[in-house]
Amino acid sequence: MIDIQFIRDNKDLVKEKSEQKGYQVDVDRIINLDDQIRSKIPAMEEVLKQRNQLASQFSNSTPSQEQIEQGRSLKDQASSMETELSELKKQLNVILLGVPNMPLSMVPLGLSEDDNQVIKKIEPNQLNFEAKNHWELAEEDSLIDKTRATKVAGSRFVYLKGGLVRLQFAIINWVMDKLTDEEFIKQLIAENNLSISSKPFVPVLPPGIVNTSSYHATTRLDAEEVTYKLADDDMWMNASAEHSLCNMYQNEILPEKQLPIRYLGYATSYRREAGSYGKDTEGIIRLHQFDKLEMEVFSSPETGLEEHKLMVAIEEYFVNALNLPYQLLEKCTADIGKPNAKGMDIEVWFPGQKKYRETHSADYMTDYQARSLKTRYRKSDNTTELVHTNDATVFAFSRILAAIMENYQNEEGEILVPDVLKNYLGGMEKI
RNA sequence: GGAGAGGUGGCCGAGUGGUUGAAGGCGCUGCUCUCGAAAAGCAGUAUAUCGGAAACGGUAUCGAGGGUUCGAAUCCCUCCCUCUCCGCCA
Repeated sequence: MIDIQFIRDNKDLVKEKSEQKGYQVDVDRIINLDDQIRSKIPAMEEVLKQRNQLASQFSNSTPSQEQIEQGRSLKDQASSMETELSELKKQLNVILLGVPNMPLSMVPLGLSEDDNQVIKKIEPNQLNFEAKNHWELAEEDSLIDKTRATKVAGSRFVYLKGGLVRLQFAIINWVMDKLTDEEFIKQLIAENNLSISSKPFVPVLPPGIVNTSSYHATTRLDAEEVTYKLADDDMWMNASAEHSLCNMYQNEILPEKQLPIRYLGYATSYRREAGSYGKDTEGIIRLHQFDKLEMEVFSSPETGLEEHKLMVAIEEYFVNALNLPYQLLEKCTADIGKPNAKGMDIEVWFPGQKKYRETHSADYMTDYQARSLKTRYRKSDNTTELVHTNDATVFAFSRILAAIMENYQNEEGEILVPDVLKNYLGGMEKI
């Protein structure tokens, strides 16, 4: 959620920046409602004060009939004022939740994802044979069995098998090794001229199902078209580890020295993919279920942007280490998503499909999520401030497995093991 | 799923209708004492919001929401959560 005070102070800016993201915001309505609320509060508090004063007289005596009547009427006044107020607050809240986070000034303007800016592009090597799609490479049912998964669960589910599964676990272990190594983090920070803590990431296996309020707290992926809701319980299945990581510290005030908090979450994500009928029906690019290694960071406002840059650097490190051709995109205002102030995507080259496809995304939410979650930290001067949150993919599984399959295929249709992973696969050469 | 107990400040814990925003202890901060430390003593130590330059003051908050009452941490209702026993289970 955005700061109401910020809206009051920057009416035109809020309107303009929201429009840049494709949101129409009725700023005047917001200010009007807020004015009404502000003007009604002192009057109500005055009535409450009188009520408290009256009541406190009778610690050792009994009130007269007249005083009882007076107290009763004060109570009625207060409660009708309160009803009115809470109605206004409810209205304001609904509108306020619709206001997106403000994009940082460095975010390029745009109307759709087509306006995302390519920051860096690594061209793929020319192959001297016709590259296959990953589902063609999966030959028969040895690596991917979709037919039987469809029989058992439905479309967009798969049985992943054999070498692909070993590959996934190898990657998990490799990532765990790197991101929990302080020296590695320190080195990346130095290479990217950042000046933030070298604290390593803490691996987390978060809950896979969250309650409704936590589910809405991400303000991303919190729509019924995206997420599965359990029929008999007030619970939602994670569409991303973010659903259960970003809200860990809701209603908490963290000691400053605890920041930054860096988590490496591993979770299975479930998505309904309603509205994407017919898209990517082949292969394992778009499934209802996939595993994901994800970073979630809570930091001070001062370091939030550098944390974002670190996470992008981490993403690039891993993609580079796998030798995957990719392009790095600065997402434009229309594509960064409601809670984001800035966002970057990585698209990896899929030679079988002859295009770059989104595999990673890094999102910087500033204090937008923290405000509704009331996640704060206590500063050295004893005041509290909202934390900044960052969220980024390390690897989204089925998709990165598909990318490796297509990029590591040879003319014989075999899939070779990337060098960095050989140690994690007991020297295995082919998948 | 069945039966029972309980949710109070950073932590422990008192408090069953009236100066209780909350005793007491621990922790933490400052001061005194000390060469220094410990111990001891003294003082301070929740959050949000409004007013105020500040001092300070108002309001709200004792799991959440609603109700009873002149007055609620204390009584009633609903929900959430935790714990114990039984059942089930990796």
